Amino acid sequence: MNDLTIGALAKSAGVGVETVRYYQRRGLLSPNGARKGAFRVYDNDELARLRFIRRAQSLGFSLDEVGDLLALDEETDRERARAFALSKIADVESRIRQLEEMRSALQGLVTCCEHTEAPAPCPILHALANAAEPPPAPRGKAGARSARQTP
Amino acid sequence: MNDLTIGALAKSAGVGVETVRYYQRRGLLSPNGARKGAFRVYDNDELARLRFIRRAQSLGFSLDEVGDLLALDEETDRERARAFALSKIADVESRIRQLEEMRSALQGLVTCCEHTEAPAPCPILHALANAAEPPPAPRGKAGARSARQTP
DNA sequence: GTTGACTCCGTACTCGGGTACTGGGTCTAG
DNA sequence: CTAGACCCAGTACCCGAGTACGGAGTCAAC
Repeated sequence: MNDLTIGALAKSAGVGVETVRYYQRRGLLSPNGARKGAFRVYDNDELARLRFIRRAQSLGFSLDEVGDLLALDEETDRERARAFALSKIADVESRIRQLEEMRSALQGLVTCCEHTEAPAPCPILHALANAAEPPPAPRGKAGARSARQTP
Repeated sequence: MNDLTIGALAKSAGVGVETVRYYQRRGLLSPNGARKGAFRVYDNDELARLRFIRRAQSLGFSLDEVGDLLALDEETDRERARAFALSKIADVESRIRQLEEMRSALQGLVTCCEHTEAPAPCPILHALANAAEPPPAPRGKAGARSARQTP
């Protein structure tokens, strides 16, 4: 009855086999379960759990947080789940604010560039080289590598 | 005249000594320069360069990109610098959009939670467990570890 | 009865931006 | 002259979320 091998499970959830194993190592999915012969088989509950993980992740939860989320009880932990979501919203909002600051600083440089006559030295590089303020700590870990598309 | 040891340089720019060395390894700062006895000394130009790096970083450029930026010539590369800034703006904006999507999804869950009567199972966990759509690939690498504050 | 696709398990590597540690050498103030 | 603070060079390690690889076992189809 709807037994999936790890490969079929992974495919149904749109992830790679290695990812499933990785989640098992992280304790998000159980590595021990039903076996058919030598191979582990997975049921629909495990598929649902795997999908849960991916959905929560796409909402900005880290895998550690997903673990906490999975430990909550749908019946008795409403408060906690809501608090969790609210704090994640605050989190996301503060990241948005940081990015907006970056954007407007960059915008300012570009605008300034557009209002300078041709044979002058580049105002952008110039501004970067001699900014007025003491250099702020870097903020937006620029690498936000776009999500994996099950490559 | 105004010779700084690596420690003084680092302090003036608000970074750690190890960070300066790291930038040297990455080729953003030159590891060979004037020496006073056994110790390398740095001048104001190198301090300016180091500050440039941090400023560019705070605008969302990666260290690789900072390297490209440093290779531009203030006199002759205005076009390139502007194009660089514009593409970085596009980049930042797309990250903002992703985060806004996350926020509204989370917002939706919380709102739904507020409109549900007390003894029902948690609608947030429930939604996570049985969402309508196939799970999208994760987007916003949730870890946005808050920027280093020269610890 | 063999081919080819899949699974198991373990370890190691990736990326970006650093931090930490080790075992020296050197410089400077008291 | 010695203590303590600083520097040098190299290597190893951290985080988060996977990806890659290798050798061996297994399963289904032809």
